[in-house]
Amino acid sequence: MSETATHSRKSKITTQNKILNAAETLFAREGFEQTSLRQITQEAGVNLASVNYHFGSKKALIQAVVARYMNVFMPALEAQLKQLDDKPTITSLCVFASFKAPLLSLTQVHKRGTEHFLRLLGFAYSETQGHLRRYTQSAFGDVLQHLLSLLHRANPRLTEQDMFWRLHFVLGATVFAQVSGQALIEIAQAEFDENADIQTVIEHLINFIAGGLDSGAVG
Amino acid sequence: MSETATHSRKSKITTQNKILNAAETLFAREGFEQTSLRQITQEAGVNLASVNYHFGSKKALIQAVVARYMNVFMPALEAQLKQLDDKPTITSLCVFASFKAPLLSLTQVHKRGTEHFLRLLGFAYSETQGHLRRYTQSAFGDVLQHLLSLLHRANPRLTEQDMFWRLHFVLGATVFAQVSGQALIEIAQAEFDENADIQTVIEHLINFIAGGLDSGAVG
DNA sequence: AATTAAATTAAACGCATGTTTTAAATATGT
DNA sequence: ACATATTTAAAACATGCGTTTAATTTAATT
Repeated sequence: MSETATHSRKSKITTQNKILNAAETLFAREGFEQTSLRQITQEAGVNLASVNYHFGSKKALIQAVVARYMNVFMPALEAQLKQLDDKPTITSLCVFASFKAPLLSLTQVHKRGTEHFLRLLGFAYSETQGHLRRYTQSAFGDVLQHLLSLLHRANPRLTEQDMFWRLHFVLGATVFAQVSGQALIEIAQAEFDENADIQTVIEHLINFIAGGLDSGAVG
Repeated sequence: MSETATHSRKSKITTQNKILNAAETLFAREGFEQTSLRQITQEAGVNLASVNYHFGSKKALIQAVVARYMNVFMPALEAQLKQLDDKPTITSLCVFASFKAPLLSLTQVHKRGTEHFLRLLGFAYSETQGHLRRYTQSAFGDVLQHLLSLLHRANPRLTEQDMFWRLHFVLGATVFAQVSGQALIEIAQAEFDENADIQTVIEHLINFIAGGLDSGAVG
């Protein structure tokens, strides 16, 4: 009988993983600062002190939770972006569309991985988790640079200034959509679209940001 | 000699106003939850207990700070929107452009009123200050309804669903732009635009969100 | 001027947080 | 099997928070 009979091959149910899983769920639901170590350890069924024993600090735990997703998402995104390099012409829409597959692949980390990752990202920006920004930049800066250059190829008429501002607006809309996303999905379900889910949000968001990015320059 | 010789007519330097001013500056810089009453009272040069004495609670203080701006901004916006009612055709861009004057008029509240107001708004949404959302909806819901109907006039081809999602993305981009705004302005100044300021952000933002709102519908 | 009300002050309260400590239990390696 | 790390456990620690209390000072009223 293989070892996978009782539990999946990777991610044994060690104390560390119990903490990571509980922390991820709570962080994604409530945010980093709003979630206490006591909530996490209670949810995980482990002792309070074990967080500091295994991870050193709450900040390091946050980083470990985010890293688990980044390590899956970023290589997947890079693979998608590479396919665009050879295309003769590209649009903003198809650049952003290359986020879809990597985002949906995150279900391999967690059943609700896509939603969790985006919300974690949202909280990382809306709360001031500067250490996360630094970590992402240093670990995956090359992928982000690749993304930037593709967007510039897609919109060569935009000035450097326009591109700078719009990229950050894109980030803002994305982040906000996810932090407020669940609430919006529930409203949408009740009001006009009972099938609304996280993918619905992604579809609408990609159209919105592509349109915003391609909008006329500031006159 | 008039009473305005030594100090302006309204807003005498009472303890309450000292608290309001200090709180506004700190809230706008750090956010609501990140700012403690001890910081505020120290900055204002008043006793810690005077916040609870004059305002009742921190939550009530937050509301008072935001209300001081809402009471200026919302009527100014309503006046702008009214002018669009008679126009035969309107665009998303001109709807959003009607935010400019009301936003810039906020300098009458504080020298950096525009920036403060937008950042306060940003924190109100990115932190979970539900009571602020409720207050705004109940006090100025009619203005927001007016805005919504104008946007629908500008984009009748958009479905109710498209409009729902995009309006929230607009809000997200706006909020984020302001919360991260000062950092972005400083980067822009150093990198490529030494004259970048809050108005630069607003100009770019309005173009972006108008473009995003007018983008092709989800197919 | 005396009395009453309002405002300010300093101190403490109750609570929740992240972290550290000390000791017991468990697993590991020889 | 024993000795040695490694891991868990309960409790306390230090800090910061919003709020409250009780006493004092200032202002207003009669």
